[in-house]
Amino acid sequence: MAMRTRFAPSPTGFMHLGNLRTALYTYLYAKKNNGSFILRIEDTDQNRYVEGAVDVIYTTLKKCGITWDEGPDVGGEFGPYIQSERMGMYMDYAKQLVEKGNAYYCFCDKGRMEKLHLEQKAAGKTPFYDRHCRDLSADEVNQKLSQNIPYVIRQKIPTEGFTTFHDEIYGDITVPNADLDDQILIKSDGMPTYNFANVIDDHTMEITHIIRGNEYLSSTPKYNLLYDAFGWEKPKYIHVEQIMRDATHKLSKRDGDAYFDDFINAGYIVPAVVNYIVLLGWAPKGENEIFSLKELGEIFDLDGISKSPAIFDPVKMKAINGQYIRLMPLDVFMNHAEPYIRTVCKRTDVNLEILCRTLQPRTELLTDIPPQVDFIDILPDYDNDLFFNKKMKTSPETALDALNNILPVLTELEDFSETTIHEALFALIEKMGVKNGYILWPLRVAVSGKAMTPGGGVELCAVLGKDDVLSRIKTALQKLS
RNA sequence: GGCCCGUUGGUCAAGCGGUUAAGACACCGCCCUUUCACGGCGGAAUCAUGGGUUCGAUUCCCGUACGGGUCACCA
Repeated sequence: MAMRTRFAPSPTGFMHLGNLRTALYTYLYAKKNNGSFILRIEDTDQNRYVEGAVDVIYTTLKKCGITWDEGPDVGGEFGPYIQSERMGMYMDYAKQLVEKGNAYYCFCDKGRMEKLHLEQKAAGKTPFYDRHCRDLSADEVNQKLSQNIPYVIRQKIPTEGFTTFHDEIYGDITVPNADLDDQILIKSDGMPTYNFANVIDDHTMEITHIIRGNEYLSSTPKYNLLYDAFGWEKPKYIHVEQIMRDATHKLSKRDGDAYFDDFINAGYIVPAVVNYIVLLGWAPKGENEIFSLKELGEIFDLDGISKSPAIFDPVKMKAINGQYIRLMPLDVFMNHAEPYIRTVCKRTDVNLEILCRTLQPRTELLTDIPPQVDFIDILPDYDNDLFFNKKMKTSPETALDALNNILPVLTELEDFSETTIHEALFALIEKMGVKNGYILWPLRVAVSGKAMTPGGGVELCAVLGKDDVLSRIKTALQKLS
């Protein structure tokens, strides 16, 4: 049977990195095995409805390159793919279970449940349904039903014995049935709980492999009991650990940096985020760790998945982002960089190509760019001490000499290009019999007003253009004399 | 607290009874160099802990500690 995997997010309005990673693994696993990847929206909780939230799911996945074979917008033969549109079916399945004796009507109202839980807590016990309605006779049930008393339908869990399930990462896990609560399947509003809808949907959509967060590990026995009650074939389970902020805290929205969009806004580029996220909790076979989504779809495997939580490391993600940026062809980088350059540099007469070439190896995040180009429009007000450089053996005095020699050379340059500037300056260096830095260091300072710049004096001149360079040199000369 | 799961350098991690215990990021040093980067080379740094099993345990078993998950008419 062909593999079918699914990503089933609930529309909250944001894409948490942990969810995105689950989506990635689910997608990649399907790709690796020539299976189908299905997108299903889990919106059974009407109270949580968020406008536009489904679009966030679509656009985020698409940006990342994750495409689905079946889903709400593309259809498929197992639709609908939005849970709220499948409402009719769940009640029928629940009633089937009641008839089989694997579920029962419960008429306990919320007041009684609250009281019960309070008592249990006071007694130091875990809240647990006391199965008050479990053994109601058929007559009693029918009577209450005819009186229109609100009810829920609960799963009838065996009181004894053990349930074992198999997880592809963790192996066999066994739990005592006595620890399993008679969970609610159908809420009093007639809606299924997530736990129930999930099983019904996965089965009716013929999902073969369920990849999901570790938080579902402890409810999996109940799911399997459900599959068994229906006599359905159980899917394979692949549970993946959480992404942590540090050793003891999950990466959460409260940190303000747990959502995909936060990172894009912070200057990360999409494939780098994808690449890093995949690596967080999964390890490839070889030593390379830079992979395109397509490559990942060819090499992704289950035994690279880690059993323990991974701490999210922004420093490493930044480094990977930097690698992606350096790997870009120059024109691609220019497209990414220009909007960031333009936030502080409005001049249109600068040589963007040379600027970007010097910027590219110095950019880890796109947001690194603006502070590096802030000297272009306006020469910063710098101190003459900047002309001191121990290694270059320069000082304001040597700078005065150097710049006095540079000015006529550059003034005479008709073709003011990177190569001609380079040739002219190095000819001067040779003629004067000085070290490169004697000329180049003061030039950098004079044209940029900074000690650290993208590129050196030559590139800077080529970026700024002749007029601006000459005037900046003159400004420096004035400051120095 | 009950139940379940986990624990290799600072972080991500490879390892699956015998290894000099990979690699990446970060860190330190050197080289390259007109700054800062990039790039190159080198370095420091890890098997939570106590018992077993075994000729031999990072690897298998049990306990302990620590951490996580879960115990809703949320998903």
